[in-house]
Amino acid sequence: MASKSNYHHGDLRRVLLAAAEEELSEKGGEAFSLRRVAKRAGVSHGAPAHHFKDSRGLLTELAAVGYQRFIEAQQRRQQDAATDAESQLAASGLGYIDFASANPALFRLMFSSERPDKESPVLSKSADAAFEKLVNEVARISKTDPYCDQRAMTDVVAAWTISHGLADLLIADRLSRFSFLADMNATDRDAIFSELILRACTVRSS
Amino acid sequence: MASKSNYHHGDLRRVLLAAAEEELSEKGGEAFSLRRVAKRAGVSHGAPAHHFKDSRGLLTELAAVGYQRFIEAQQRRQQDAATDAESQLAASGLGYIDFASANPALFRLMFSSERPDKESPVLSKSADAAFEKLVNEVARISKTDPYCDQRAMTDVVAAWTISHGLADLLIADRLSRFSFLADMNATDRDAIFSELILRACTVRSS
DNA sequence: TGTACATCAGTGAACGCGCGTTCACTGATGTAC
DNA sequence: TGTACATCAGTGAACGCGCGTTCACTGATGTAC
Repeated sequence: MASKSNYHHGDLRRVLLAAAEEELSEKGGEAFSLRRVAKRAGVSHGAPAHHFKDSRGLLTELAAVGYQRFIEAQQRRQQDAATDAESQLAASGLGYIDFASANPALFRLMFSSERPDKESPVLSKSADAAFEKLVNEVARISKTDPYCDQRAMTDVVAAWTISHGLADLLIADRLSRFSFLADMNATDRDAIFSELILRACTVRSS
Repeated sequence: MASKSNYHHGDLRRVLLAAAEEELSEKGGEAFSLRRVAKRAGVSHGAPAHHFKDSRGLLTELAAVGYQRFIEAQQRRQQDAATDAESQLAASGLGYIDFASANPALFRLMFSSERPDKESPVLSKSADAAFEKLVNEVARISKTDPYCDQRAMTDVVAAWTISHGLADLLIADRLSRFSFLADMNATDRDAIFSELILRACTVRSS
């Protein structure tokens, strides 16, 4: 938007990422084309080459941005939650689910796709940050360093697994089978999901 | 193999499904082409049209076959397990994970892809059978009909979620972060996974 | 402030490729008598 | 058992399409003096 012309509008990199995300949402992750992204961004199909090496490069960057927004979604839930360690962990899980529901195709790109380059430093750093956040939340409950406490680290696996499983089944529309869940209001559903996340966690009672 | 000629070999439908599965395994679910499947099956690219309406039809059928093998993987684990209701549920979860590990691309086709036609009776029946199996296993523990017992049905959600989350994170190579798990032998790892699955289940203590 | 020049970031034509689908065809198989 | 014929299930050429990538180009912007 810096200028009306598409020449040097200064923002194309960001615009392409946004367009790629829209493409992903609309067409699903299985059909994705750089040419359509360029078209959506209002630019010729050769233009992206000036900003990304290839379509894999663009998707890798998009996945990395995704992890940042993923963390933000968790923080948003945590701000609204009680401050005790368990409520915070549960809120983080709800944020995990929020993010997946709101951005299913991006979530799939981040967790189930082989398209992004997982060796890329920018992507692996973003993903690591999300993981470390989870470890810290469990550590607040266990009052140990999970890296030195297998029981706590098992709870990290458990909490991650439950959040991830709920998120993935939800966006695959598998939970709509459960009419008692589907008919619930959001608050009650959140309460059930929080309970499931905390069930998985045993360190609190140690 | 009924005859050396490719004409009327009588088995092409099955051969195409097998070839499609191999393609999926090797190339991943994101790049899939009917022409390559035909080539792999040793047949001209026009031949599949005599057996499947289109590539979506083939993948739908493959997903349906997948659910049958998915159930078999669970039964295999259950045969080796103790016969009490809880051990059987845990074994079923381990079978879920076995299947995903052994057939990651097929698992993704079944649970995370939009390519198969979920309205298809053959697919939805197969998927329903897998679901009913899980409901029955929880019912054996709760000694209630989960369709009339929300607490039991919540445990169905929980057990499914944990099994699915573990399976999906495992094939996304996310669990290799956990060195204590990655360094374990299979038996110990199974014990941890079983514990996680049963943690999710509360009806047994009611 | 004005001018010359370098660099940046677009354009759009061109390339070769693999895709799904269609279709006239034909060889193999099955059936009627 | 033999023959005529129908049907089945392949073949392979042809179609139009969208893809990623390359490249000579050019207009816009930034810099030196």
